[in-house]
Amino acid sequence: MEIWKRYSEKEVSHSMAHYLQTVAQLKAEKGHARVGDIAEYLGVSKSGVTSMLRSLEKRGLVRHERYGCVELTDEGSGFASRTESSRRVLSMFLTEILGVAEDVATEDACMIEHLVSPEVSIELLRLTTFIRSKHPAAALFRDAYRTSPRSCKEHEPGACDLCGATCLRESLITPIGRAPVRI
Amino acid sequence: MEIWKRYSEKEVSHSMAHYLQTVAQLKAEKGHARVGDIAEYLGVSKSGVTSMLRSLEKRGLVRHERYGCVELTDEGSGFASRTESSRRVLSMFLTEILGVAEDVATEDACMIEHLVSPEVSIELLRLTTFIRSKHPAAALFRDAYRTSPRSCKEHEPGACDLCGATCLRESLITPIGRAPVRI
DNA sequence: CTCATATGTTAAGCTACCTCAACAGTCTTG
DNA sequence: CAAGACTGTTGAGGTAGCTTAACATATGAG
Repeated sequence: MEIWKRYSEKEVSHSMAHYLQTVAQLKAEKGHARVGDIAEYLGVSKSGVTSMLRSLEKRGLVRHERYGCVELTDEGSGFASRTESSRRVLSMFLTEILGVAEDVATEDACMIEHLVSPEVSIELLRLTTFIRSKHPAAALFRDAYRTSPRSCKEHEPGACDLCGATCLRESLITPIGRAPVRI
Repeated sequence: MEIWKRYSEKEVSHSMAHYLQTVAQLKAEKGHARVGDIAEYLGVSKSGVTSMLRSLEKRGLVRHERYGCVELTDEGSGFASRTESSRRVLSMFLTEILGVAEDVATEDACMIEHLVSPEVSIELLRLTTFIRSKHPAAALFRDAYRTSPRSCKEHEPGACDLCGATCLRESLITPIGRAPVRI
């Protein structure tokens, strides 16, 4: 199977991940999660919630009886907390290490939280923790990195072997539909 | 609008991004992209390609006449190269900095390439380039990082402020549906 | 030039996830 | 304990992306 097709075969979809997180959140906040709460929290219609709950129940991720409260199964709660942790790690990395603006970081983390492998999240946590640590090499690194070059032109010769023929950075900052911006 | 809902409002979907990249790839490889080539490359049916091309044409990303070859518009080609660059940056970061296995890195990069903001890709490129550079602080960092703790238990006290009440790492490695593994 | 083969399109149908409108069950309150 | 107000479900309908099967166009070999 082509890799890109596995997208639709992920254990949980983007929507599902957010439903599960919402149930966990509501449960923690108010002790129970009801259809109306979920609908309001996510900004979808109650009927949308009802039908999503049917899918989640079929997959064994929640329990839900007609007109009753929603409960996460162990598996559902595992997904919820894994995605939640993944989001927190991503957010932290994006804002504190990469220095990306908070709103961008929040949005990106929300988009990809359910797609990154546990291995990647774990290593990202390790990297983030280490860079922020009091280890002398980390402190030195933070100082040096703060002033490291932002454009390819400033790279030391050879550093840009990442880029190959065309500068990656240029193609990344190219506004869609226009010629690459020279920097 | 709730952030999570912007998922379906991304300029290009996962599928679209891959169609655009495929057209660019085929064009570069054999000089032209035809429906059959695209179908074979992506492992989908030709009718699927025809209908996706209709969507892409409606969005102004490709040009396609009945029974003819497919061409990218400037906008389409911008998306193709931006996603491609994003993927390369992600792959590099995941394998060379995080040290994640190649197949995991490839799959993850493929899943999220179209979802990460340009800002994030650019900063990720900068970080990757710097860590790999000959800068003394980078060399020192690489050495120190190689032996940095892999589990929360080994963190220096206070380093785990990332985690809050529960260790993020533990919830990330928890096999779905079971109790957290103690490490 | 014609016909078989290769290539491409159409049509109908499926799943996922959403909407709105109508209906049904539950709860509160007089 | 019944009326009305909430809350939840059903049903029909929409978009995106796929599938298969049937049909249409194009091409090149004799």
